[in-house]
Amino acid sequence: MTSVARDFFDEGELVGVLTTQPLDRVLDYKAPEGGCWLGAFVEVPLGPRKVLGVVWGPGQGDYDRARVRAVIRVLDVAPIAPDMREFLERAATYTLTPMPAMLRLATRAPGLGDAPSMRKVYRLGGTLPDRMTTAREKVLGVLRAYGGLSFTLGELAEMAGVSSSVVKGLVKQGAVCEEDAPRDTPYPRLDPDYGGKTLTAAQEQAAAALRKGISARVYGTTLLKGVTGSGKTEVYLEAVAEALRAGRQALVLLPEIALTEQFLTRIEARFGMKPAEWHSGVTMTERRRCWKMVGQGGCQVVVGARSALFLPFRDLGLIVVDEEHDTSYKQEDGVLYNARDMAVLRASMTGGQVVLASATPSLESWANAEAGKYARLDLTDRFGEAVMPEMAAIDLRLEDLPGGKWVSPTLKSAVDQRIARGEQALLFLNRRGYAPVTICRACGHQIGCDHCDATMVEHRFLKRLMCHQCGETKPMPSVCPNCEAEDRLAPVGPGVERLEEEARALWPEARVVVLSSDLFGSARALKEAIEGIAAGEADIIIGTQLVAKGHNFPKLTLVGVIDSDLGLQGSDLRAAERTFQLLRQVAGRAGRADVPGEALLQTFQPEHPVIRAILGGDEEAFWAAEAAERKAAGVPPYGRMAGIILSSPEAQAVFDLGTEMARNDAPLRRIGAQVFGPAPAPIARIRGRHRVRLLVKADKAAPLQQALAQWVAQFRLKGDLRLAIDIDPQSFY
DNA sequence: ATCAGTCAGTAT
DNA sequence: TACTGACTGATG
Repeated sequence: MTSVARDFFDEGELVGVLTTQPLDRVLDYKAPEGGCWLGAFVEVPLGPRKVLGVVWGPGQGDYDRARVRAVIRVLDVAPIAPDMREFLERAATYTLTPMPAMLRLATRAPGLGDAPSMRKVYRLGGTLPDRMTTAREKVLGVLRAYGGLSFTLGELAEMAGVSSSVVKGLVKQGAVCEEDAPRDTPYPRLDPDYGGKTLTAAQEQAAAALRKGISARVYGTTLLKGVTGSGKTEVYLEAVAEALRAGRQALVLLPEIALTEQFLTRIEARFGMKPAEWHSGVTMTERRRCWKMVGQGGCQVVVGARSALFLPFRDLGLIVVDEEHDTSYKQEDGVLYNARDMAVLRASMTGGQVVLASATPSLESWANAEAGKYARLDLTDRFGEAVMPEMAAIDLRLEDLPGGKWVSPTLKSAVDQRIARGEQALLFLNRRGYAPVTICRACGHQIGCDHCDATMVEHRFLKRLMCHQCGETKPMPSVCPNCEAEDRLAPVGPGVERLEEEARALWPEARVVVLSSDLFGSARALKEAIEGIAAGEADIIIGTQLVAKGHNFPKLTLVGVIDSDLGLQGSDLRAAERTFQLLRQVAGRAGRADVPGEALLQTFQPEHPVIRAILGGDEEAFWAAEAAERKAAGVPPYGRMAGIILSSPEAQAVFDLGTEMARNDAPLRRIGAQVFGPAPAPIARIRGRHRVRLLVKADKAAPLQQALAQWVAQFRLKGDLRLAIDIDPQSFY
C-alpha cells in the first residue's frame, strides 16, 4: 500500500504537531517510544519549554532531520475526534483566528497532562461496629440505600447529616472501608424517562418534531420561539431526553451563570441526576473532570456558558442555545466568536441538532427561519390561565414629573393598587448605580474615568464612583476636580440606586428590594434574594437587565419600565431589535400565575415604531419591518460586516495605522467591499489603550474572510500596536 | 507565548 | 565598563 492517510506513527517517524503556542504552522517532531497516533494530545519540547500540542498529521520532513526533537509523551486523554478537528479548523477560518488560539480554546482545562490523581472514597465495609449509635446508623443507612456506590468523605457526611468524624470512626471499626479512586470519575447516568411531565398538546407537537430530528441523526437547526411562560424548557428537555435515548451527548448553553444553579435542579427533576457544569465559576478539578469525561463518554449532558462549545464531545447529538438572542453569546475579547453561530457550525460537523430557544429571537435567526434554513416551532399559549400582560404606554410628555424624579403619577397609582392587593410590582431600569453622570453645577465638568473615555457612575452603595468600562473606582470627590468649586457636584440621570431612594420615599410602608448584579457579592446571595422575592418577601422590586432573564416571580403582576427610550437612540444597527427584545422580555415577567398582569412603559416617544410594535403585540410585523430596513441598507443579516479594532497606548500610532489601512484597501475593493473609518472606537480608550475602529461592509456572498486576511497581512504591527478582527460585530454604537 | 540575543542608551 | 530596557527573531 502506498502512503495514504496514516493514523499511527511508529517511534522515530516524523509527525506534525499543532501546539497551543502562536506559531502559524505545524512543527515536525519524532514520534515517541511506543509511537503515537493521529489526534493524540502530546507534550512536546519547544525551545527551552514543554508545551501542549496535538498530533495533526504526518511530518512535513522539510526541516533538518538532525534538529527534529522527539515528542516527550502522549497524554492520558482521549484523542481529538475528526469532527472536533474539522470544527476547530472551520471556526478558525470563519473568525480569522490562528489555529493555536483555537486549540487553546479547546484545551481550557487545567492539568490535562497530570497523572490521574487519586482521592479517598468510602463504601460499605464487611463488619458491623461494636457499638451502634444513631449517627453511625445514618451513615450505614445511606451506604446501604445506594448499594455498592462509594462517596467522598464530605459527600457521605453531608448525605447522612453527621460530621466526618463519625465516618472516620466507622472506618476504624471496619464497617466502612476507605479506598483510593481516580479523581476524574464518570458523571452519574441520566434517565431520559425519569420525571417526564405531561405536556400540553402544543408542547407535545413541538417536542415530537424535535425528537424526530434527533433520531434522524443528521444536522438540523430549529428556532423554538415561545412566549415567556409557554414552557420552552420542557419542550427542549424532551429533545435532550431523545438524545440520551439515542446514546448521544447533549449540550445546553445558558446566557448567564446566575441561571445555571436553577437549571441544574430542573435537569435533576427531569432526569434524576445533575449533569456536568461548565463555566468560569466551576472549580479547576471539576473542569478537568468535565473535559476528560466529555471526551471519554463519561458525561452525557453539559450545562454551561458559551465556551462549553469547545469541549471535546465524543458524540454530540444536540446543542440547545437558550435565550439565543442574548448578547452575552458574543465573546467580545480574545477569540471573537458568536456562540449561536458556532453551535450551528459544530452541529453541522457532528450530525447533530441545534435548538435555538427564545421568546424574542435575534433578527438573524428569524431571517434564517424565514429563508427556510432553520425549521421553526412556535409556542403561543402560556400555561394555565396566564395570558400576556395588558400593555400600555405612559406618555411622559403629559405627566407632571419634577426633575430628578422618575416615577410618574400614573405609574405610582398603578403600583399603589397592586400593593394594596398584596401583589408585587417591578420597576425596571437598565442602569446600575445611583446616577450615570456626575456634573459640576459651577463649571459643567463631567467626572470621567482616568483610563477610559467614559463617565464615572456614582455608586452610593459602594460610596464611590465607578467606571463601567474598566471597573476602576475612585472616591466621590468633595470639590470639583476641574474648577475646585465646593458642594456643586450633582448627580444627573437615574440609576437603580437612585430609583430605590425615590421608591422608598413614595412607598414608605412597602418592602423594596433592588436586584442589580453589582449589589450581590456571590451567585448564592443573588439566588437567595431571588428566592426570597419569589416567596413574596418584597412588594416592590427594582431591577436592571438581570430580572429580564428567566426568573419566576408568581406574585408579580405589574411591570413598570422607567425609561423605555433608553437604547432607542444611538446609531447602533441593532438598537431597535435590542430594545424590543428587552422590553418584551421584561413585560413578560408580569402575570405568570392566574392573576392577569400589566406592563406600563414610560416613554417620551409613544409613537416610535418599536414602542408601538411592543404595545400592539404584532411581533411578526416588527421583525418584517426591521428586516426590510436592514435589507435596504445591505447590513446584517442581509450583508456582511467586520470590525477591525486597532489599539495602542500611543494615540497617534493607532490613528496612523488606521489611515494607512484605509488607504491600502485593494484586496477589499477586489471583492466589492467598502471600508469606513478610521474612527475612534465606541469607547476610544480602555485601560489606557487608545482604540480606533475600521468597519468593512461587504455583499452577503463576498469572500470576506479571505479578502480581510490578505488586506491585514499587508501591514506590520510595530511596538505595542494590536489588531483584532471582529467578524459579524454585535455592537456599533 | 516565551525566551534568548542584540543593541543602544544610561548609570557608575 | 556594567547594567537596564526595548526590540527582534526563533521555536522542529
